[in-house]
Amino acid sequence: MTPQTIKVACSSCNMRELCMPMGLSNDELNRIDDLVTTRRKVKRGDTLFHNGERFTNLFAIRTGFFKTCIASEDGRNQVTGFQMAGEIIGLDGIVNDTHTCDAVALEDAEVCVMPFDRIEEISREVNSLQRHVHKIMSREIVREHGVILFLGSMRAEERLAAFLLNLVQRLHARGFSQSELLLRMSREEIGSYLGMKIETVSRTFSKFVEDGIIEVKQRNIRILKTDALKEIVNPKACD
Amino acid sequence: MTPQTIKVACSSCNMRELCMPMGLSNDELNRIDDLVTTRRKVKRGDTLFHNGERFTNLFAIRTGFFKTCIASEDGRNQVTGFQMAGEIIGLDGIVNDTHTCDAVALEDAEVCVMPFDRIEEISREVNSLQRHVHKIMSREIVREHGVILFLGSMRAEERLAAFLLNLVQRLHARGFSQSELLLRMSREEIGSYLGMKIETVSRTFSKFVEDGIIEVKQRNIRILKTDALKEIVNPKACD
DNA sequence: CCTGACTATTGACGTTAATCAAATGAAACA
DNA sequence: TGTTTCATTTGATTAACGTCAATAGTCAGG
Repeated sequence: MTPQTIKVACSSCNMRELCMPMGLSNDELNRIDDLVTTRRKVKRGDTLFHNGERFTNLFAIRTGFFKTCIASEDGRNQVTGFQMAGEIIGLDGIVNDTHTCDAVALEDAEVCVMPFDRIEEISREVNSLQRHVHKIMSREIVREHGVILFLGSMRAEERLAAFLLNLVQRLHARGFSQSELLLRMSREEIGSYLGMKIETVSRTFSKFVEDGIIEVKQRNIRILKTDALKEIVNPKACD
Repeated sequence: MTPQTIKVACSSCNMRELCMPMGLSNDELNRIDDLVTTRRKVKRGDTLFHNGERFTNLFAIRTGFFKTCIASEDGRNQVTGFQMAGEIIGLDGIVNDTHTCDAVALEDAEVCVMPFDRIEEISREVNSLQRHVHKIMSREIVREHGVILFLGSMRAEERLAAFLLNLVQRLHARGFSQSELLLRMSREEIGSYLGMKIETVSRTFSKFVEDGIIEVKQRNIRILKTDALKEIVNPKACD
C-alpha cells in the first residue's frame, strides 16, 4: 500500500465528520473507503466542472473554496452558492447526467472524487450512507430555500447581513473565528449571489462600517456587532 | 383484495409515468406498490404538512395543486414553489427529520403517502427506484437554481414571463393547452414567489395585455404570443 | 338583489437600488 | 520604480419597484 492510497482513505481523513456519516462499523468504514477513487487539485480560478459537462462524480471539498454559478442563454450569470471544506458539490448533475452549473475554485483547492454509481452501489449496502446521501441532497434543497427567501423578500442591507452571518457561522463550525473572516470572493461575486450590483454591495459594506458594525480591510472582515447584523436580518425577533 | 387496495397500487395508477421510474420488471412493480401506504385528500386551503412538523413521509401529488412556502422568524413569508400532479413534495424534511416549509393545497387535492423509511428500504433493492429518488431530489435542486436565477438577475417583466412559460410548459406536459391556463394561485402568491409586490404583478399583467401578449380574465390566462414571452425572458437569444 | 369581505386594478408618489461616471486603491509586471 | 490593469469605492442621476390610497370587480351568504 503506497502512501497515496493510504492518504485517500476516508476512514483516516480529518474531514470525515464533515462529509461522511458517523457511527459506522469497521466493516462499513472499509466499504466507505471505496467511495473516493482519487483526489483532484483545482487551482484558483479553474473550474472543477462546467455546465453541459457529463456528470459522473460528486466531489467532496477537502480544502479550498468554490462558487457555483449558472448562466442563462443570454449571458446572465448568477452565483448560486459558495462551498467550503466538507461540503459536497455536483448534485445538480444527477437528474440529467449533465452538470447544469459551473463550479469554480476561488482559492487553490483539493477535492475527493466520488463516482456516483459507486455511491449508489455502496449506499445500497450501507444504510447509513444511503441516509447520509439523502440528507445531503435535502440539505442543499433547504439551503436554496434560504437563498430564495432572501432574494425574494429582503432588501440589500438584510441580504448582506444574512450573507455575512451565514459565512461566519459555517467557518466557525470549521474551527475559525466567529468574528473575523477572509472573503474568498470578489464584490462582484457577492453581488451576483445576493442579487445586487457591485456598487450596492460596496455601499452597503461602507454603511455597515460607518455604523460600527463591521471593519473592512479589503477582503478581510471583522464583525464587531454580531447582534446588530442579526437585528438587520430579523428586525422583530431581536427586540 | 378490496377495491381500495387495488386503487392504491402504483402499478395501475395513471400518474405512474409522472412520479415513478419506468421500465420495471413485474417483480419490481410489485415492490413499488408497497411504497404508497395510503392516499390522503387535502381540501383547498388546508395544509398537507407545515413547518416544524415531524417528517416521515414524502407525498406524490395525484390531483390538485400546491404551494410550498417558508416563513422567517419575523413574519416574512416566501412562496418557494408551486407543485402539480405527478410532483413529489416533502423533500425538505429529510435532512432534519422535520419539515421546514408549509405545503398548502390551492385546490382540492389528493396525494399518495409514501413513508420515507419504506422508500429507503425498497430503493436498496430496486436500483431504478434508487436512481429515481436521486433524480427527483436533484431535479428539485436544479429547479431551485432556476428560481434563484430569476430572483437574482431578472426584472419584473422577465420574472412574470418566465413564470407563465414555466407553468404552461408543465401543464402542457400533463396534456393541457399550450396557450391557456387557469392560475390556481392569487396575485399575492405569484408576487411572493416572484419577489414582487401584488401591485407590480397586476401592473405587469396589464402591460402584457396592452402589448397583446396575453389575455387575462381573472385567473384565466390565454397566451397569444409565446415568442414574445420568450423574447422578454431571454432578449438576445431570440433575435 | 343587496351586502360585506375579499381580491385585483389603477393612480400618485416615495424609496431603493441600478446606472453612469469618475476617482482611488491594490496588485502585477516591465 | 513607474506603469498598466483590475477591483473597489464614491458621487450624481435615473429607472424600477414599493407604498399608500382609492376604486372596481367577484363571490358568498342572507
